[in-house]
Amino acid sequence: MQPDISIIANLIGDSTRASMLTALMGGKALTATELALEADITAPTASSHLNKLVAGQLLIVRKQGRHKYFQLQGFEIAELLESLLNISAKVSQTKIATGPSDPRLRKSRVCYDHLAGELGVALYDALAKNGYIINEQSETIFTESGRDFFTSLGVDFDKIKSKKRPLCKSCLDWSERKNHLAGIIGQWILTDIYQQGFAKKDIDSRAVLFTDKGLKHFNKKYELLNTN
Amino acid sequence: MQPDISIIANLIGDSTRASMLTALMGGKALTATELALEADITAPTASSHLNKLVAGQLLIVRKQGRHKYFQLQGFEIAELLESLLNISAKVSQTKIATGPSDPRLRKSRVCYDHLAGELGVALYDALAKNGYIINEQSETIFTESGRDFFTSLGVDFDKIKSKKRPLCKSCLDWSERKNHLAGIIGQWILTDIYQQGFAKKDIDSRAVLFTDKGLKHFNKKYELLNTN
DNA sequence: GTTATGCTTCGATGCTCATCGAACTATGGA
DNA sequence: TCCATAGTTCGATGAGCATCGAAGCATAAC
Repeated sequence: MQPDISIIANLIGDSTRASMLTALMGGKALTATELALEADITAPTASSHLNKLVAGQLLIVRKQGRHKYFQLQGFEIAELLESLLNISAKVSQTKIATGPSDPRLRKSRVCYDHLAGELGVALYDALAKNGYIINEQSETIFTESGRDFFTSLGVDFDKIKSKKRPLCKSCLDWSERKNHLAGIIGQWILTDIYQQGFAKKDIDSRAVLFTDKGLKHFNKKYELLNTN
Repeated sequence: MQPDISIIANLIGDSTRASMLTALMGGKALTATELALEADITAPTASSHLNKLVAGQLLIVRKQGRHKYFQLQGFEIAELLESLLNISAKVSQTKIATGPSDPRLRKSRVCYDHLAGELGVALYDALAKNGYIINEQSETIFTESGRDFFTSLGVDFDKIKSKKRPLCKSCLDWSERKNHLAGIIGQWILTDIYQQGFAKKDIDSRAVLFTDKGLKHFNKKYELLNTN
């Protein structure tokens, strides 16, 4: 027998649960009440939904004191949601103008565990321009010089090698309709951005708030040409 | 605003519609009655579901005489369904033994527009062994010698180049849990298999029925080593 | 201890939607 | 022309499920 895709699709197919999942695309673990607020429902309803999502292995949960932190089960789920976001954006594109209304979201936001938005696209283009990655028809390839470049930044490729996740993956951006960088390297860059203090996480949105100074450093580090 | 993923997910989330969509993963266009039989429902119910799927842009429809032929809207939808199949297989894997019960499906079947199953996996491995493709952590890269090889088989890369779809893409197989080859080249190979008469489409399943002679030719053409 | 907060369980309510039978339209063949 | 087949429309039925209030449990703060 074929696997039954309707079970998982049905879990995502409820608008309340969908908004919870989309909120968790920010990559941060959120508590039950936060998710209830996000989805605009009461606590009992949220509890019921979250139970189903955990049972369906879309979320994992971590108990901490009297709080329960929920997050996406892994990058496969995040990728699934991403492709759903893209297809949904394409479908509804006839009606609504493209992109998020919040200008901060448009500029730079988190896409599960990597950088998206205008800045994410600019980063991707810069890496491609410098020959670190090659964009082969929506497939993204990592070059030797890219390997050298990221090694010089401190990436340990031997450590990474064992993981199942792709090193480097293009991820189509539903606001920009251009590629940005996902995969392990994409994740590494975002982590680095926070560690270096280039930007801070916004408390209740997916926005990535760069400081002026941090943005300059970021542009220099990844050799972005047109600074803005 | 974010795109609402619940609409599309909800369309897939009904078990009846899901079985229709999975049936259409065979790549063939099917009529309304065929799909009704597949999903084990009456004609009116099928009509209602198919309308919704077309309205949601998951399917496209072509009218031919008194028949209506339905097929998946495009490869993006097929890829979405594929990742749903894989995640679903992983989730239910704890309970059920892996893979399809029909041994013919297990051997070689269609996955939208390319070859899957044991033979699909063997093909992928052979191409990798001969250096035509490189499997870089679940990312698949096309090499120069692979380009030469497929050019010698008659693939016109200049023609292909314009298309948005990736040339070459690994697609995780829910029955084998190994990679097989998707993308434009994957599609080309399957088309070639039929055109050369190596195999025939099964009427009412996703099985690809190789003739003995066709299988030998296939093995030789793509340099599969262990013939079986 | 007492009070506040986070989350869950239970039961009741109400809405959405899949389903089918019956009647209808459209196309093709005899 | 008449019949068979493919698909649709309509209305009725019924089941599943999201939702919430109220009450209950668990943890933390005081």
